[in-house]
Amino acid sequence: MEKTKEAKPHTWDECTKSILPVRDALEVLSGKWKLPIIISLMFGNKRFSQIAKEVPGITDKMLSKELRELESNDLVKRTVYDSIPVVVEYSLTEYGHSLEIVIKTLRDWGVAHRKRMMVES
Amino acid sequence: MEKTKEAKPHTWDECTKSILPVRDALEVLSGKWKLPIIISLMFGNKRFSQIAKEVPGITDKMLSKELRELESNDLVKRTVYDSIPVVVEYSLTEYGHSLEIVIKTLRDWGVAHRKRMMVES
DNA sequence: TTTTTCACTATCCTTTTGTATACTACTTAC
DNA sequence: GTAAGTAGTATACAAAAGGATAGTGAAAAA
Repeated sequence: MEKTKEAKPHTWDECTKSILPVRDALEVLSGKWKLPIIISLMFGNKRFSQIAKEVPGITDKMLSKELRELESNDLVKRTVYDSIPVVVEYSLTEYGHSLEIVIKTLRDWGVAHRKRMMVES
Repeated sequence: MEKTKEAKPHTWDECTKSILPVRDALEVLSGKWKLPIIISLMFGNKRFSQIAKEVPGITDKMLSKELRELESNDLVKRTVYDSIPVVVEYSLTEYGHSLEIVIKTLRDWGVAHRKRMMVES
């Protein structure tokens, strides 16, 4: 009964079935800093200034903003210890750790990509 | 001979060994549109307006810009057929196809993520 | 003859992202 | 007393990304 003019089989629906979940993932992980921060936390719980040292180039403002977003998406946990100078520790949640395979895949591709760039130059 | 004050073992070098390749990958793939465009081309070679239809929400301007960038990174190939109305076909290069596993991993995570969001709401 | 298709480009605008610099308030070390 | 480390926030600004709308020129369809 529909009047949509489709004469030939289209890849449209299979295509959006891939695009939509990828967009969901990108919404949470997009930007220059979120994955590097998560990687840094994969090597252990860290304090604010430690992360700042391990993620090259990030400013305090960006780190603060990105950590807040990651926390609100339940990827990172923020724990405050009211010790003599207050200490704040960031850690990956279990859900955050589920990104390990995504990061490994991306890192492997990045390594191959860099190798390729070197050969070209 | 170096005066850098490092008393305890640091995760710094292992950490940057992961961060740098991931940044290399992000540089090529970052933004809202590049991966969706690549996904669309994984389902077959397409013309400009076909891609525009399959990637929901993209404008001509963005599509044009992103295709140029993907082409300059050797992920996408642009072929002009000088037929009666000129036809331009876009296809993935072999290198572009090497992103299949990255996209699959990201899509799987995105599917799980969406499922998780639904439960929460 | 007007509209549509094709593959874009041009212009203007808003939003997001990122940078730089300074500042808070407390404590320990020199 | 001064500096450095703790975890950030405030302000101002620049740059990049993205969105909305319109236009191009040729040909084919209505």
